[in-house]
Amino acid sequence: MKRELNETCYLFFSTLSNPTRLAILELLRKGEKNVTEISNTLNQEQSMISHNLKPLERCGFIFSERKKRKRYYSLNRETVEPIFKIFTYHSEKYCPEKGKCLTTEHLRKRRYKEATNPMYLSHQ
Amino acid sequence: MKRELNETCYLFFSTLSNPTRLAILELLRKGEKNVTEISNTLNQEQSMISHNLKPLERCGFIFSERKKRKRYYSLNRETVEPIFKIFTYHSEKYCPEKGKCLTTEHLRKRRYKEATNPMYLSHQ
DNA sequence: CATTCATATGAATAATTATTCAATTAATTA
DNA sequence: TAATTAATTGAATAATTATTCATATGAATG
Repeated sequence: MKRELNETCYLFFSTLSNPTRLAILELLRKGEKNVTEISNTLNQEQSMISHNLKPLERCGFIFSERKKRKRYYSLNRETVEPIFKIFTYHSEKYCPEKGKCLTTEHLRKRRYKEATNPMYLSHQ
Repeated sequence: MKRELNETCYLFFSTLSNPTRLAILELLRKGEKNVTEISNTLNQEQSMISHNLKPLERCGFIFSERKKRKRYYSLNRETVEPIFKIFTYHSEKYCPEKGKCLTTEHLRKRRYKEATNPMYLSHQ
């Protein structure tokens, strides 16, 4: 019946649970960027960036606007900033050892390490 | 170098991006529960509940305390409530059609529909 | 209107994550 | 301390999600 609310919630968090998409959000904090710029900055294939921009926009975390040939994406600061603010608060208080809560092996084999950039905690 | 921060962020959101875990958090808003109670209420195998409680606790979203034979889990309200508050605000403003932002087919084939309970938006 | 630049799409494959089932551990109590 | 209850663990399998590559679309310009 009200099942959609569930799905919205799941969609919200699953959209954020991807290192490429997190890196995109982080990058867009600096200002709007087009797909090629994002692709170059994050050193990821353009099609992969496009694939990841889609769920971010669908969930309202980013907006887009075409300017001539290029499409510029910008951050929905109103909600994205508070989300990361809470994350920062939570992780500082409850994950004092940061990444240490995962086993080292687990981390080592994950490829997202290369895909992302290390500045989420600068959110404020 | 500061890579752990990334991983903490990814871990934070990926832990929340699971319908069973979201249902557990929702349930624990009503008060602490042991594993069997959670398992019975959500109608999921006990071992599956255990598997899902682990990442929630590791991330500091829930706490646990053993009482005789049973282990009781409780919500970290301090951070979980604000997280859902922002989600609620965001989804009401930016996802006005709720689940509609996913294609119907996409939703239909997902099994998490059955696994969850539909009350996330009652968070306040 | 053909070409170029910019982005998006689709489908196959790769990678990750979830679920299940069997077995184990842990704590109590008879 | 054997039996019972409660929860966890591990490993196999199932399901989901990400990535890649090839191709298509769309907008601008020569």
